[in-house]
Order: sequence, then C-alpha cells, then structure tokens
Amino acid sequence: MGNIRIAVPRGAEAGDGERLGLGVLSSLLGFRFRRIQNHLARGLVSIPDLAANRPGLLSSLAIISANPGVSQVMLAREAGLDKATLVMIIDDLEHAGLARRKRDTDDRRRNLLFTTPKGEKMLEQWIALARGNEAKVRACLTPAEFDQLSEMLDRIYDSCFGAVEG
Amino acid sequence: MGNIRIAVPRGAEAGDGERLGLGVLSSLLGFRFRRIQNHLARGLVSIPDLAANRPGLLSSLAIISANPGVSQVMLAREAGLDKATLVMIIDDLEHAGLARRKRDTDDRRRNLLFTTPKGEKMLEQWIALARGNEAKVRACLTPAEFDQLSEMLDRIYDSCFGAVEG
DNA sequence: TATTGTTATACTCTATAACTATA
DNA sequence: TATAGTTATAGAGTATAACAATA
Repeated sequence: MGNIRIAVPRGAEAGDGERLGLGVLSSLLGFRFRRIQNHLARGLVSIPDLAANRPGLLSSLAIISANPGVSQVMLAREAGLDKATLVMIIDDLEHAGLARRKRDTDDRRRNLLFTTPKGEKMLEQWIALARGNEAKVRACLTPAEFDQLSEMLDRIYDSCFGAVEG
Repeated sequence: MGNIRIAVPRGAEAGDGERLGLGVLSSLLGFRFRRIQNHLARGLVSIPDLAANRPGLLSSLAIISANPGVSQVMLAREAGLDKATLVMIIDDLEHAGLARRKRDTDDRRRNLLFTTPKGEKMLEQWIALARGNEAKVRACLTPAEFDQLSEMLDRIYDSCFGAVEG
C-alpha cells in the first residue's frame, strides 16, 4: 500500500536517485494531475509563432474545427474553460484570421464559430508541435495504455464536469 | 477513430445533451489534464479552514509526513513545484504550526522538514475532505481502474519530470 | 426570468532573476 | 564553481460580477 520510504539525508547524497513516497497522497488524483500539468504547460508556452498564446487557444481551435457552428458556451464547456475566458480566446483567433464568429439567425444571442482555411492549416502545424512536446509522455505508454488513459480521462471529464449541472 | 460529431445548431436545441467531438485533439493528453484540473481545483479552494490555501499546500504536508527529514528541493521536485514557490508553502505550514524546518547539521545549506503532531492531525482531516471532493471522479472508475490510472500518472511524472534532468 | 456573449476589475498563481550562505 | 534556500517583482492566468441583447 503506502510503501513509505523514509529519506533521511545522512551525509549520503541520496537526493538524486531517491524517489520519495507519496504516503496518504496516494489516494488522491488531483495532485497527480496538477504536477504533471505544471510541467507540461511549460513546454507548450513557446510553441506557436503567434502573438498571444493563452492556454486553451489550440484546444479551442481544434474543437471548432471538429464541430463547425458550435456556440461559445458549448465550446467553453467542452474545453473546460469559462465563457469569459473564452471570449478573449475567440478574439485572438479571430484577429489572427484563424476562426470567425457568425451570428446565429435563429437565436440571435448566439455566435456560431467556424475555422478559416488558414486556421485549418495552422491547426495541423500546432497539433504536430504539441505532439512533439508530449512525445516523452507517450514514450512511457504503450499504444493500448494511451488509448485506455485517454478514455478514462474523457469519461471522468464528461461524467463529472461536462454535464449541464456544474 | 476520431468519431467526429458535427453539431450544427439548426433550431434544434441540441446544446444541452450533445457531446462535442475532439477531432485532432484526441491525440493529445495535455488538454485532458488541464480541463479536468481546471474544474477539480475549484472544488478544492474551499477545503481547509486555514488562512492561506495555496495549491500544493496539502501535497507538501503529505509528502513531508511520508518522508520525514526531506529537503526542500527534493520535496519541490516530488510535488512538481519550483523551489521558490515551495518556500512560501513551507512558510505557511510553519506559521500554522503544521510543519517545521530544522537546519541540517551535516550540510548546513539544507533544511530538513518535519511535520508536527498538529500537522499530522490536520493532514488526516484534509485528506478526508480532498477525497470527498474527488468522490465523483472515483465513482467513474472501478478500483482496478483507479490503481491503473494512478500507476500510469506516476510513471509519466517520474519518467518525464521527476528525473534529475529537467 | 433565463441565457448568450461581453467587459472590466481584482485577485491568485507562477516565472525569473538576483542574492546569501554554505559546500 | 555549484547547490540550498530566500526574496522581490513583474507577468500571466483566473474568477467575479455587472451589463446588454435576446429569448
């Protein structure tokens, strides 16, 4: 279970190779997500040659591409962002000519979102770069494990946060 | 593979129940981590009845508890934080009487970290609360899946970020 | 009255680099 | 010269609430 490993630095420079135990933390997932994401995010910062580079920019473009005509609230929900944050992201995408808003004629409160050809092209390049950034991570997993991990993460998100209820 | 689902809002209020496709995003893990963590973090904000409540506070306390005498850099590496951030966390823990620094007599640059009895007590309560916050997530997984997911996440972190090399 | 999108503001978190003391 | 810890600061990210337009 715990497999707690006491690391008492006794002159021995244990530090480098030693792995610390997680103790009671083993029963939590939240910290595992955070510490991975903390490191992964750093590598992603320098990916695109675009002015602004907010987190969620690439995700949003990809989801718009996969769901042409999606509304902003639906996109926000699927991307795990709030609607206020998304406004700035769509602004950036629109100013860069990668996506565009189109007022819904049926429900004039809504904006329908679409990618541009330029956006599609850029999306391909970004995805390739992002994949490169995750190459080390994928190298730790077999293809079957990757699929399994993806499936579990999607299930968690859809069940817990993707639903209408907050 | 992609199973892309076009969601064209045609008067039909598809919005609520519909699930959007992820398209090319399916090949990435980073966004999956982020969107889950974005939501999970919100629930954790209101957990402890302590003054400051930085992310990483609970994780740090738990790791200290499982590894008495750990140094700050080792802890920072294991928790996925940088050493500057950790200083503030340890300050908070020390001021709250939950942990304490002890100068290493062998290498006087280092601080050895220990929990206090009060810290141990608080840790138990926090872990219980944090587990409650993750209850929904665990409900999505079988016990076997939970272990499998934990193992994969730990492997990813250790292989990619836990090593000495950055 | 509820929802979509928007804006502005304040707050939190993080990254960086410089500094000390020890080694 | 390198490492452990500290500090200060600027910048990035996020949450909040109020608002207009539409339903």
